[in-house]
Amino acid sequence: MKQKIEYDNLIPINAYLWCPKPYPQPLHFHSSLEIGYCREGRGKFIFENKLYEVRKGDVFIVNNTELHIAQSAEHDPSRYIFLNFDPSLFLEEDEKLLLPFAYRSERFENHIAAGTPLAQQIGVLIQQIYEELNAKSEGYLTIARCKLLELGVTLLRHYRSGFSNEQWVKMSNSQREIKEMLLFVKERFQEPLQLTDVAAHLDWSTARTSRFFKEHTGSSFITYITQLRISEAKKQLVTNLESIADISFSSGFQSLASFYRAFNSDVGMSPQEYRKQFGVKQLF
DNA sequence: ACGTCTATCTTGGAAGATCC
DNA sequence: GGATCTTCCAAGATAGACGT
Repeated sequence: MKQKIEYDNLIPINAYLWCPKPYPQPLHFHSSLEIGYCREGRGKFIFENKLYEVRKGDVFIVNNTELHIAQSAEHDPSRYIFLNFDPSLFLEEDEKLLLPFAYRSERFENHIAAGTPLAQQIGVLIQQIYEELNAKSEGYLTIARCKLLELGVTLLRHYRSGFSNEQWVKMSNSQREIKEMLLFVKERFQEPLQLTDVAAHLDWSTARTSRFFKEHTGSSFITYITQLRISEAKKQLVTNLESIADISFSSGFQSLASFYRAFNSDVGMSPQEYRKQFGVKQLF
């Protein structure tokens, strides 16, 4: 089951406390990356084909493709701080920060054991990000973003130590291709962009591009670009008074039928209702 | 890891209904 | 009466199975 993540902050990052249920729940995944820090209690962390016993101080890394769920022990419930954030936060800073989350790497690790210096370091950073995002003092988003990047670098340095220079160069190149692909899409989503255009840009076959896209973003090309277009349309609906048809086309949709279909299925209401609820007139 | 093939899914245009 | 929204369907795009 794919879970939809809404971010509570102006940058795409959430930090929240979570106490998993003491009985089995369905596995889920989401397009955000996730890091969970167990502050107390015991339990299990379940992935598709892996199961970890959890104790206080454990850290779990979850990428945007893997099905997972946490479960508490019956008489000693586990309590976590979870961070959810959009991969773009790392991608825009340094694409290599995403490597420790790359599932296809043979060194991908879900679990960082309690008591290790790495788990302790990450635990402190997660706690600080959580406190910043909750206190909302002046400049809290900047601090939260910086601490998240620090967390990313900490993971990256640990991860880097396990590779030869040759392996590392190869992986870094692959990461650069992902960045190039996503930036190409981000710059052109308001045009009638198709998968074949991205493939032509990279000089790849469409099948290869399609696979690569899904593998690295967790979404298909069409889902990814539709999300960008809907976000753009939402932004325009609440900030200007252009007709819905104009907004649809300037967001990158090629027909009104596609726009209404996509908007309704993603947002759960019509564009007009959305504008009524969150639009400019409501703000003044 | 990558290309080819193809079943399935999605889109865009048209027509029409509904809303304001 | 214009703007918004839905439905239908042919055409085109995409994802995944399969082969190398």
